[in-house]
Amino acid sequence: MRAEEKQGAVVLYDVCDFDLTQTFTCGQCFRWIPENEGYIGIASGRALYAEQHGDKIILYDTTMREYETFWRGYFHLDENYDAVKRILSEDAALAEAIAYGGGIRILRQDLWECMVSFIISANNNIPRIQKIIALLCRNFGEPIGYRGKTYYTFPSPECLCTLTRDELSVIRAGFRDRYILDAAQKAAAGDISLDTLSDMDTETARQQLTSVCGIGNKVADCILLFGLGRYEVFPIDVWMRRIMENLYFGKETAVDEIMSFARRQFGLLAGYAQQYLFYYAREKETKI
DNA sequence: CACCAGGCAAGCC
DNA sequence: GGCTTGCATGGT
Repeated sequence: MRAEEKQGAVVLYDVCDFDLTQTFTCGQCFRWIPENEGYIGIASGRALYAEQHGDKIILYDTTMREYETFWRGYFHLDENYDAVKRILSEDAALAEAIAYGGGIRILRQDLWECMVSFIISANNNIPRIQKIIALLCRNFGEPIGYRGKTYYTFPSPECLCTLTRDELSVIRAGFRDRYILDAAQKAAAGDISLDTLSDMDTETARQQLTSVCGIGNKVADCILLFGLGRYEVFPIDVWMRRIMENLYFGKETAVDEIMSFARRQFGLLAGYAQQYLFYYAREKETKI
């Protein structure tokens, strides 16, 4: 793959192992909206319109400099997904999952946005998670004019920590509102340090994360994988439990047992395996 | 009308 | 410690 700046955009040529639709709809992120031929999203306060035409991806309204310093990392383009997929495809079930979603890339998302997003995900469904996050940004984020429309940044801990549950109720998050406030207050006060979490080993970071009300082991795993780049982590939710029971166990199986199996089977690549399987499980469900 | 949704905390024993 | 229950809200 090569990148080239062209007429106010950065164009990626000979793209492989990268499909925009799969990457944006596989459930890891909640804020990329279909627009014309592509998607518009806000990541870390930057707006981007992206289109894919076969093995060419166009990132509009950006520069080579911004690509190198931000979007390249965001889309995890420094990782060799061909190698990841080759190793994981030794597992027959995973090979089939990869045949469905081989264009998924695990986005390196903003840690704070990731924390709040997965707090909201608890006992919830994906369309409503998206709605709640959109309302959160619309009500409390900063507006960004882009391509003739208004978009919103993700509100900071400092902003959210001043809100009351009543004020936050406009986002219709239900019982999760107090969890969001707890996370914002702990982040703003420095009880959890967003800056130093990335320097901690995974278990220490997990311990920090689960000290927030509303972050249990599963939500923490999602934050570790999507917000902190811990690709060995294997989040298990109801979808993952079902697909793992189907593909590997043939019967109801405890989460602990699935977890130790996944660690054994997928090792340091468990996070990638999780995303391929999660997408596969949801694709099969919705297409039958 | 039940039941479910990328779980979790709190309350039991 | 492990196990059970209630939880806001919106969609089938």
